[in-house]
This record gives sequence, structure tokens and C-alpha cells, in this order.
Amino acid sequence: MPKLDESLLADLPPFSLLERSQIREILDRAVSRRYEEGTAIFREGHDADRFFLLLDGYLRVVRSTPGGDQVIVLHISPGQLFGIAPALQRDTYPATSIAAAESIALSWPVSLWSEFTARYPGFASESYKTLGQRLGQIQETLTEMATQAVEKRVACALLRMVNQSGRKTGEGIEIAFPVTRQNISDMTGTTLHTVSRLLSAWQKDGIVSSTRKHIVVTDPHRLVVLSGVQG
Amino acid sequence: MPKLDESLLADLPPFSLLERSQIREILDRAVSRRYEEGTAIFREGHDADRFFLLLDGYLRVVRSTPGGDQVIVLHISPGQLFGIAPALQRDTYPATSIAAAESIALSWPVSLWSEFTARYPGFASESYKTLGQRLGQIQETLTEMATQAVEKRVACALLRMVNQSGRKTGEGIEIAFPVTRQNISDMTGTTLHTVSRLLSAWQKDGIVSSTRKHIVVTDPHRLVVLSGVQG
DNA sequence: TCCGGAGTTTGATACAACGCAACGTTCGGC
DNA sequence: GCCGAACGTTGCGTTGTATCAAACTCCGGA
Repeated sequence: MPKLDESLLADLPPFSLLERSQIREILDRAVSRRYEEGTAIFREGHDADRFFLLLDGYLRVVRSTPGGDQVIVLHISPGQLFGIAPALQRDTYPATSIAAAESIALSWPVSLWSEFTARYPGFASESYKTLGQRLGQIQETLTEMATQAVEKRVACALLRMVNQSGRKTGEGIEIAFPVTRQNISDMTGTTLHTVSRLLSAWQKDGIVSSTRKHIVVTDPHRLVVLSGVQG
Repeated sequence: MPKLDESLLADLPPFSLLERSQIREILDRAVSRRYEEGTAIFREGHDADRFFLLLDGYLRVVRSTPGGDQVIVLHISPGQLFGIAPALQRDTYPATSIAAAESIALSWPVSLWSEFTARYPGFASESYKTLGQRLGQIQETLTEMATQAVEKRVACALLRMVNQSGRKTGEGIEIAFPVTRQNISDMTGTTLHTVSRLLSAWQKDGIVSSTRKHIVVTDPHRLVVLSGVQG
């Protein structure tokens, strides 16, 4: 359990515009909890009774089809709000969130959402801003899915994870949380077989280096070329 | 040019919670404009300086890839707000909106957004609600695109348009605005050739009846079966 | 009335990706 | 240190869908 200290929140976007005393107030009303890898924080369709802030770890936000297939809609990294369905007047969560690694999150009852946004204008504007960014991201993923071939989609998915969580190592940039072939196929709408083949080929070419649930991008530039984004 | 009368807005979701005098105030500050079929209301990347309400007609909201392909992200029908990037603290529009049929829209400068939401709580909550619905829709389209085969995606796209704009005719339910094969392929991430083949086959089976830019669903139930949604 | 463009239909061909299947590897628990 | 489960790899046959190509239909304007 981390110490609940003002400095935890002071640098985070939703709170960076607030004063220390205000942060203290917000923090005093939060519940902190730890989630093991693979655990659900909340599930699609359940009552949206709380909203959350990820302090440590990484999450996958997943939607399921009636047929049982699942799709990873986006990832959440530390410092981001999630499960903010109440901000959009929803009474159930539209997706499931799963801890991709051991994670720690704060949460508040939804009743506090309107209180926070009313009392702290900086909180409201920053929250809606991240919401807008997230909407834009999903639209971008959608257009990518609709227009690009599988190879490019997988390359883009890797780059997105690297951008969000990449940290330098000796051999390249490493994705900070566990990722399986199946996970990548759930992000890109393909099969784990195809992903496995692609990663094998890229490993042979020295572009990535992957162990079991762990991926290091050794040649980001070549991956960008493969992803087909032209600047 | 329509008469700008309170009754225009009184029944619409964003305004239904307001009083007549308040609606009058809002209306007095709106600009009304007509858009011919194929005209852009605003374009992706341009300064988001106004927000809009569609009074009559239908719009396509389109995102383009660097490679020149385009994807129809969603449709707007009468009574819906659109171009509400300012609500999410965006300074440019994230997509382009095109009139799918001759359309009429009101618009206001973004500076009024904060004024409206502050002064009329009902307007704010309803606006964020539609935003939440739209986010959910896009997530659903994304999962559909990632998991379903082309035939099901096309069936779903037709059903979505029917739900949004369908009106009864002698032979079935008709989509209220012009739709080309190319349009459908832009919604489903396939080619106009494949869409043409599918529609021909369905027409032979008596499920749809399509003329040039005009589609009537004659057997909605069979189309639902084809779409593969199980209730 | 004729022309041209926009939209549609249809056929033939090619290949990327899926589905299935079998085997290999790593990891964690007992 | 062994075992079983989870995850990954690889091969092969198949098929859905894109691609290329060509012709057709409708509609509006000159």
C-alpha cells in the first residue's frame, strides 16, 4: 500500500492545476486498492458506481462480442483516469478493465464526480481533455483497422505500446508490461498465429526481440517504416 | 431558410430540459445555414471555432488516412449536436463532416459552449450523455471491425442506418439519405466491389431492394440473422 | 438528342490470412 | 526435480476478399 501523499497527485494532469490543500481533500476521500495481474477492476455492463485513477501498473480496456471474441480497445498507464463513465452520464461501464501487470488504483464513488468538477474547474477541464484524446485515439484505431493490412496494424500496435510505456534498455526500447501474442491479436483483429509469424520474422530481421511475455523493440525506425505512417 | 422558432428546439434532447425563454436566448445567438449534398460543414484538422446542431438532413463524419483512404466513423441525424470538439478541449476538429443529403444546421461560436453549459445544467448533462453514447458506438464499431467477417459488417452497417433513419414504405424500410456502394465500403473497411456483390445477392434473396443511391430493406429480420447478433 | 461522368455489375485471378493440427518451450506449483 | 498448464512456433490446405479489368446503366447538362 503506497503512502497517500499529496505529491502522488500533484504532477498528474487532472490535478496539476489544483492547490495542495485541494489535493489533500480529494485524496482523503479516495480508496486505494491493489490488483494482481489478470484481475478485473470493473466489468462491462456492471453498475458504474465508482471512477478510478491508475497510480501504478498498466491496464487493458477490453470489449467482448456476444460470440465470445474480445478486443483490446485501449491501454491505461499510470496517472490516467479511467472508468469515467459517470462523466458521460452512463449508468453501466461500457467495457471491462483488466490489470495487465500488478497495479494500484485510487477510486471514488460517482457521487463525487459532479462535486469535483464543480468545485475544481481545473479537474473538469483536464478530465474532458483526456476524454477527447481517448475518443480521437479510438477513431484512429478504427480507421487503421478499416484501411490497413494486418502487418501494418501489428506494427502500429507495437509502436503505440512503446510510446505509452516504452523504457530504454541496453538492446532497445522495452514495453513495460507483459504482452502475449494473443493480446496483440486482440488489439489488431487477427489471430495469434499471424502475430507469432510476424514477430518471428521481425526478430530474424533484428527489429524486435521478444521472450515469452516480454517485447523489446530493437529497431524502432524500421518498425515505423513497416507501420506505413508517413510524416 | 427555416423559421427560427422555439418549437424547433423544444423537443430535442439537449434542450428538452430548458424553459422556453432560455431556448429563445440560445436561438437568438445561433447562425443557421444550408448545406448541399456533398458539402463539408467542417474539415479534419481545421480550427474548431464553432459547434453545431443538425436541424434537417443527414451527415457523414469521415476520417482520412495519410494514404488517402477514408472511413465513415458515424452518421449524424436531425436533432443531434456535432462538431462539439470544444466540449473536449480540442482546438481542431478530429474529423470531417459532409452533408449526405441537403441539410440545415445551426451553429454557435465555441466561446458560447462554456457559457451554455454553465448557465443551463440540462444542456451540459445531455451533451455529455450524447458524447458518451457516441464513444460507445465507436467502440462497438471497432470491435465489430476487429472480429466480424465482411458480410456481417455490411449487414450491421445497413441495420445501423435503418435504425437511425429508417422510414416505412410499401415494400419495407427505407434509408432516408442517399447511400452508394462506395459509402458502405467506407463504413465497413471493404471494397465497393464486395459490397456490390453482397447487395446483388441479397436483392436476389428478397432481403433488400436497392436502386442507384437508394436502399430499401425489405426483410429486416433476415438481415438481422445475417448480421449475426444474437439476443 | 447526344454525350460524359458517376455509380454499378460481373468475371477472372491471386494471395494473404485463417483454421486446424501437432509439436516445442517456458514457467510455476507441488 | 517433476509434472502440468500456459504460451509459442511451424506446416499445410483452404477460402474469403482484394485486385485488375471491362462493360453496363442511369442521369443531368449542353
